[in-house]
Amino acid sequence: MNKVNSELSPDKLERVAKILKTIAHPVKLDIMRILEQYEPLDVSSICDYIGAKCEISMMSHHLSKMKDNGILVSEKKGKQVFYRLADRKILNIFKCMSGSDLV
Amino acid sequence: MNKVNSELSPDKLERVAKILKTIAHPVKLDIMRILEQYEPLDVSSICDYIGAKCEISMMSHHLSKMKDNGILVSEKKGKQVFYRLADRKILNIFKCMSGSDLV
DNA sequence: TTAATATTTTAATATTTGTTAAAATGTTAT
DNA sequence: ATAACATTTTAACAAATATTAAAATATTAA
Repeated sequence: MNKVNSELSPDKLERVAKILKTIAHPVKLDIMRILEQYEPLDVSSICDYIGAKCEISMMSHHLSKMKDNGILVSEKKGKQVFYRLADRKILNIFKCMSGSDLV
Repeated sequence: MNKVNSELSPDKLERVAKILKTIAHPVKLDIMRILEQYEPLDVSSICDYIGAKCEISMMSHHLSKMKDNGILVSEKKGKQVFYRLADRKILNIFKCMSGSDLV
């Protein structure tokens, strides 16, 4: 009587919550939409796209958190590290959110 | 050259981030899936559905945060307060997340 | 090998969020 | 008016996250 939907077991809820928590930040969302268009990109380029309010160290923090939580993957090439989306299906969240009246 | 997608202006990103931040919590996601099925529900009933780990005061905190951020609306009837989803389209987020390989 | 570049790591601090318990408010019934 | 019930508010604290700056690492070039 409590099992409403098999897609939503307690640990699936935990995982969804963790992913949402990871991306629920304007800069992190912006990183995603930039990678959507231009991936793969190195850290400095992402910073350039983000513009003004970007410190490279802060960007590195954002990227590594997103990587740790499986949103991004990275590959080192020479002295640069290129990031891309681990699974572009996550981008559906933008259409999903824009579709709701709340945004 | 920075305007990638008109759906994603800086303040839209802010709003999306705020909504995601509001629901990025396992209990809050659970509240949503319970309301999806049984709305409108009063606070105690939501607590009952959530089960074990539910303090009514904690639940009230969750609900009022979700209400403040536009996810829920409420209506008082007698001594109870009934909550429901402000916009059921937000529920798409579950399909959206289940669809990604990350969950 | 030294310098320059790109990125990460660490550490310190500020801010936000989550949680708990107790007190307060508002409503209905006696 | 008092008691019982449902919910909210407040306050206090713990835990998590965000931000900044400086130091450390790794790679390439001179």
